[in-house]
Amino acid sequence: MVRQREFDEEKALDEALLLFWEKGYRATTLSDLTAKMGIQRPSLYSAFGDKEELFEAALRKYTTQHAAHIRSKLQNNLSAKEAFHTLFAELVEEEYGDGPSKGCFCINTIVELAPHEEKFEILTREHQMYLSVIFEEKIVQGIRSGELDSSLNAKALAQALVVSFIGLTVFMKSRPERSFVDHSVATILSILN
Amino acid sequence: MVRQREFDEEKALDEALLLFWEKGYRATTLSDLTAKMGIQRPSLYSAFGDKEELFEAALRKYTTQHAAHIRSKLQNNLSAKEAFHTLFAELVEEEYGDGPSKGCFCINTIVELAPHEEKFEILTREHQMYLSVIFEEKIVQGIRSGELDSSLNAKALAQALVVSFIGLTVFMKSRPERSFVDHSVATILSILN
DNA sequence: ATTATAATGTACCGATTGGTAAAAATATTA
DNA sequence: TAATATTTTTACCAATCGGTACATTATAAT
Repeated sequence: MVRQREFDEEKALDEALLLFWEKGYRATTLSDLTAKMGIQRPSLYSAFGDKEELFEAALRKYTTQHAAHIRSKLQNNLSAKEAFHTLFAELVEEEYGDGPSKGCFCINTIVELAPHEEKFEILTREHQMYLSVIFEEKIVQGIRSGELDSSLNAKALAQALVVSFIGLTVFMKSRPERSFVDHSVATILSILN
Repeated sequence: MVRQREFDEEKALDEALLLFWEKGYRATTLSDLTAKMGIQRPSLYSAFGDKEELFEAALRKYTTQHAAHIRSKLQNNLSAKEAFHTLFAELVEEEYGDGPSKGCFCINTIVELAPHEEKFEILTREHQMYLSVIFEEKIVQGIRSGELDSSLNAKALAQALVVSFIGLTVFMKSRPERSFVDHSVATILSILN
């Protein structure tokens, strides 16, 4: 019955996601949001709740998409080593390529909000844990296929790679020379040997 | 000549440093600062300039002290492996011990400000570069003493360790199970073998 | 003691913050 | 077409933001 919503909620949420991703929670104002989402303030509140609920919805959408993205990058017919080399190389390429480099929304949230709001501590931790499971599966596959040494500890390796992935993502925000990053990646991935 | 300052500038700066470290730049208000520093607003402005200048002074003090701290941890008579194991173990212990865990002020700033303000991009990058030099010196020492294999690339190793150090610091903010972190550390440090 | 200079405390500024009340507009149902 | 339900628009709110003008207080040199 009655009047229907004029804007596309998913598109509006995507715009909010991009803003929060780029600027963080506190630096993004309601005026920024309504301008970018193309809606008025009361529409935002009726559709998404307050600023924090909108942020949470955006972060959940991001982590879901990000996990799917990483999963699809690893679930191909490449070997484990090739797959991780490609994954890390693309992470670096995203940062040093032409386009804008935004890093990872979830990692930004770990730093900005996780220490002060338990809700985001849990949400971000679970995302990283999920990534480590995806990593581990690929390593197990490599061990089973005989590509990787069977004496390797798949879980510990996956966890180390997740930690390094986070470190790379954060460190690249300070825009170090690319050779620094490339050397780091090569050394980190040598743990697969 | 004339009236002298009633408060201790260094102590006041230390209080500001602790606040910015804990809450970040944007989340720390002038009222927070003056309350914690025990001074009035005009005193803050005349002694430190505006909020951003105060933040920069606090960050510079932090990076100087932090670099000295890491340097002293590595410049002892431990072997390179022992030294890095101790360094990483203490990083973990700080986070999971009893006291409050605040992570690294410089890393927080990489995430919050480096992508939006070149001044902080440079300042934070140079700190990480300096840490990598300190790391490299210890690795070179290990190679020279015969402890580490002479085929190792000291610079690349140091850079990988810095990246992993950052990753650990950030990841622990989401408070994962300690076993996850311990496994990661063990695996990361295996690159020294 | 007087004067010059700087630090302090109070009180305030305009701008912006997140959030909302109320009216106008629109579409569905009866 | 009329009644109803919901969204949108406009306008606004109190609170807080970073920053400052000004009067007061304290100190050092004359």
